[in-house]
Amino acid sequence: MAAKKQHNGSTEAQIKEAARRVFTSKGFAATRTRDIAEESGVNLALINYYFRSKENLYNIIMVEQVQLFLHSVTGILNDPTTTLFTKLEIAIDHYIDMLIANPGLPIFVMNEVNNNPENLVDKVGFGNHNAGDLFIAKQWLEMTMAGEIQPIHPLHLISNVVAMTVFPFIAAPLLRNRSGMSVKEYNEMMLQRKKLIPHWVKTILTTPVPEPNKPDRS
Amino acid sequence: MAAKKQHNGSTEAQIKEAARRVFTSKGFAATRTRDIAEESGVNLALINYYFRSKENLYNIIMVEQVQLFLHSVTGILNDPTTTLFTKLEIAIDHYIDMLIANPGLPIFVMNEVNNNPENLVDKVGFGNHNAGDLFIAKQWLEMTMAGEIQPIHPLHLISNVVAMTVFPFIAAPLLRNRSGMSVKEYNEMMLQRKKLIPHWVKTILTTPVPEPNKPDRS
DNA sequence: GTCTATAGACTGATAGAC
DNA sequence: GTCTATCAGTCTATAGAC
Repeated sequence: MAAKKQHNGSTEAQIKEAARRVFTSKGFAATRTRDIAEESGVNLALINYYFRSKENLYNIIMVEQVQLFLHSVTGILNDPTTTLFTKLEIAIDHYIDMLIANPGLPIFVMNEVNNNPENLVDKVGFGNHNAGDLFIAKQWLEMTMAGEIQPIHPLHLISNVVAMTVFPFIAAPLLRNRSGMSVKEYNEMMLQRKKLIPHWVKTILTTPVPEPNKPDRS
Repeated sequence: MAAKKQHNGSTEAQIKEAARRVFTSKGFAATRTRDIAEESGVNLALINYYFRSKENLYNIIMVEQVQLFLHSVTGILNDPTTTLFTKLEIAIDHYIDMLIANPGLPIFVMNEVNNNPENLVDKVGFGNHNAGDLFIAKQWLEMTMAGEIQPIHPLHLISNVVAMTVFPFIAAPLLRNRSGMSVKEYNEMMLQRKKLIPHWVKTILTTPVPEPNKPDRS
């Protein structure tokens, strides 16, 4: 209370939290160590004292942020106790809450994924396939065989689900500008999507896909 | 032919094209004027001779790229001679071709939109509304009144269309890694989406939305 | 128009006092 | 652990020769 400046947590934690904010909003190259020093309220030299280098600090932040983003995505697929549609509803519900709390996360992760795709495997440990993938593939196949869902490539579904959930946060400044909404109004629309996206996905999966070169006469 | 180096077009055009490639793949901060000099094969000093400053060159590239991205989006809405569904089909078809030719465009534009949203209005001249918006709003309202489409907020539809079309290009490294596809195979899936996205959108728009707090018994 | 050389400013990192 | 002072390297931009 009587200290020069009031902070939460240790100096190291303050730097890390400030670095997360600055790195995720400006990226590695546009961020100066002086920005992080100012944002955290600590002396410039302490950043190197605690984290050795700007690059090292960035990698720590980056791995944590990418994992936060991806674990929720793979979490969509990993629970073996629920049906495909149920795990979709639960996952999207939690995911939209997480995105409202971290609106800058998707664009940061997408940049990292595009600029340094090798880090996905090397630093984050995000390999080609995992147990969750195999399970969801089995579940998917069974439903397709039973005729409960349309025979489309799972990547199309995954793309659509993640796109409809995540993209409105990436393009928020564009879509909000276009519709003249406030941040609060926009977030309320995102909350509506918790119910709408699972409904749309279910609709897509259960409506017959038109044959190529045939008019759609349903 | 007998010149020291063989180039296409004028020095100025070479610099500009190289700058487009480097800026769109690395962003403003991570790009050095030396990178552009090397990429274009011209002397470092000529960049300032032709474009005065790195920032000025960036702004020229940025405005062109954002317009390339946005004109196709607003072009979805602007043709008064076609139905809603038809203009959707045509626009998505052309847009996916453009994205396959410019896969790095969406992430570049999304970064600009997130980091400098004021440039949308100040430099690109992308205002809140235009004639096309008013027309599509009228068309939308008529179809809703006639019961031809579900009464959902147009922003949900726009978000979904743009998301399903654009997001697979933003998340390409992630989704490709996950599915173990080659670039060629991935692009073929994008071409499939030319037919699939309009079909999905039509399905979404014509399937009744479940009432809140009521179980979906269709 | 094109080149070399360099000015002038900024950045990441550290030495050394406290 | 925290601070000040500063170094060494890099960057954009330009002066001036050709």
